[in-house]
Amino acid sequence: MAVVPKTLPVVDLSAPVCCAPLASGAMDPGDALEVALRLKALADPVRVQLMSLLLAEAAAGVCTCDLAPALGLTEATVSHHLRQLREAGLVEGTRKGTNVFYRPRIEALGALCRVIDPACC
Amino acid sequence: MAVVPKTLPVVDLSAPVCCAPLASGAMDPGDALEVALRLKALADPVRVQLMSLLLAEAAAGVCTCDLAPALGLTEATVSHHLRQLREAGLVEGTRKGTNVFYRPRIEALGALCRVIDPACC
DNA sequence: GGAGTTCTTCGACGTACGTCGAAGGTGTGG
DNA sequence: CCACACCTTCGACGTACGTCGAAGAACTCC
Repeated sequence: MAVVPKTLPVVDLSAPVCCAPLASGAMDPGDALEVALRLKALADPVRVQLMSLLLAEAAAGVCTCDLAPALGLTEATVSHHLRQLREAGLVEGTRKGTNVFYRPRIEALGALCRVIDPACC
Repeated sequence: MAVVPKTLPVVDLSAPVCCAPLASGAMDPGDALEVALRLKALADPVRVQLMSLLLAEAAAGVCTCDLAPALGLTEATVSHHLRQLREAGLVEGTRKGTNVFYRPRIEALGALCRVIDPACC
């Protein structure tokens, strides 16, 4: 029997998370994975700062070249973090000429929050 | 010049997180670290399931030996995850005889949620 | 088309994480 | 004190992650 290396499953996270809140009883493993993957996308100091910067300019959007110096990191690193956030559905980027403007996806962040919140609902 | 290995700073997370919400503008790196560390504690499918199980029995508490079979993991692994949650202040355990009963710290979870929520406040 | 800017991808490096079996507490009851 | 149950710690294993420099893509303007 072939021994497959145990790697993380790939899951589509483009839509806001949608499942019963944590506090409403035992959560099934699939939902737990969905929640955990989105949390993991946010569970990094750089990405938390990124989200706060993007939320502050939610209307205009911010480009990589402005974010990199604000965080003291290379553009390659910032691009990597933005990708994590984008794949988790927490952020979206739109091209305008040579620039890509990133904006937070507020519904997605709100949905994640509602699942976690022990008071909400 | 000595090259110090770059390791993660150790931070006390026993009290519920307390800082301005993400959406209120650029967050400073220290606060971002505090938030990220707490999120990281929750950013694992097993720990999300653990929290949901504990929230379902918040009054009574649940012991490691009941959690391990419910998750299909060894007690060593569950103990490890509970430790992560405890160090993040999201859970607390009290000994009763040979058992340790774990309970969620609802205020801590709520505080984390309020920092993340783009709608809250 | 060519030079220049912005952004992403690739490869490599060190560190951190999840899991287990085995060993080490901690407490209960004969 | 000894046997037993529960829980945690330790050591080891493979995988995942954050960071960078360098190379590649996408686009603009001359």
